[in-house]
Amino acid sequence: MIEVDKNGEEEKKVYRATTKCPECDSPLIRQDYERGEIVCDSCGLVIEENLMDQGAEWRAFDYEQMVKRARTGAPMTYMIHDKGLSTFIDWRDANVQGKSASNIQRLRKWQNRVRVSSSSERSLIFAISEIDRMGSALGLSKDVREAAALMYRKAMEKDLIRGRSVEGLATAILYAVCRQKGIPRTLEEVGSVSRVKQKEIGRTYRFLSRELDFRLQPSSPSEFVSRFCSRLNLKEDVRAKAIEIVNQAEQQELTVGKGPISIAAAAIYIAARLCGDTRTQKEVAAATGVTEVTIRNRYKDIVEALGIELPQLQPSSTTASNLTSSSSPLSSEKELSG
DNA sequence: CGGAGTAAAAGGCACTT
DNA sequence: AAGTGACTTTTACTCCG
Repeated sequence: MIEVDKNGEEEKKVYRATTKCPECDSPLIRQDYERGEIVCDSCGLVIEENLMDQGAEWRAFDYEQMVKRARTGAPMTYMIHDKGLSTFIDWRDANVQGKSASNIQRLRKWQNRVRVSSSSERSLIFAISEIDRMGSALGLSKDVREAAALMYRKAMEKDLIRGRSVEGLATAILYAVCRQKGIPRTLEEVGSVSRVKQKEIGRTYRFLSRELDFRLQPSSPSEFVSRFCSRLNLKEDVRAKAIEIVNQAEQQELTVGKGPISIAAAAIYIAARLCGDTRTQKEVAAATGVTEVTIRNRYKDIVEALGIELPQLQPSSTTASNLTSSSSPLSSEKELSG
């Protein structure tokens, strides 16, 4: 939207407040100030990027200049096995001048042979379709799937595919890309849409990270919080509180060596109780894929170290229809800061 | 039922023969 | 490449209100 100010001299862009992700319709929109992006926590779609500069750096004053200066053509995609860039040779046996040329037939033959016939190319087609299938089953945005397809190409160039299952590679790559993009999926989730067992996904992932040398530090628990919260039908305040708890736990180094998912689960459990919207350990365990015992252990650590005082549990657990917040939501703020 | 807690088994990771 | 060791998580269980 363009808004013209009183003098009519300056134009400024006004960003409409996006409330839902255009791709997956999830309300988990987050502004990532460090990266200058607005991203969807659920599918990882980058809704707005480079918030300052949207347009091209050049200007054109007439049509001729525009054609000259535009550098883009048809969009390139990694999802088509030849990136959509392959050359097709026309069926007529004629060159540009219209004269018949005998070598064109030979050219066309080779072209078609090279384009799809090598076995690696065929496995790439399969891998990309698998990445696409699993990616959409996990609700991942297109750019995540694109990045996965790109990484598969890189793996192919380094000859890492030979002798390994295409399916396993594709799954591990998808898992890796999710982590890279800061929207990690658990091994359990990825495994559930793949025909490969979790164990092999993990093993292949480690192999890839060694060979392709992407330095990924372990994902932060906060990257899981949003998805788990929505799974538990928890509201925004709980999500914010849980992330706050995670951040403080990280500062106090309570998270090193622990599984990030465990920390996220514990933080959510604590946050839900603090906000008066309690979930049982069983529910949290089911939503996060960790055990109740683990939630207990982690959450006890956190509560102790951060000096959080949890409100007592109400025995009226059966369909607590009264959502009257037991204590003011702000009171927990002080407890956390100490 | 929901939570607290425990011991032992299992699993993953960084190391070493 | 199997072994080791410190570690977290899971399994299975008991106890409490």
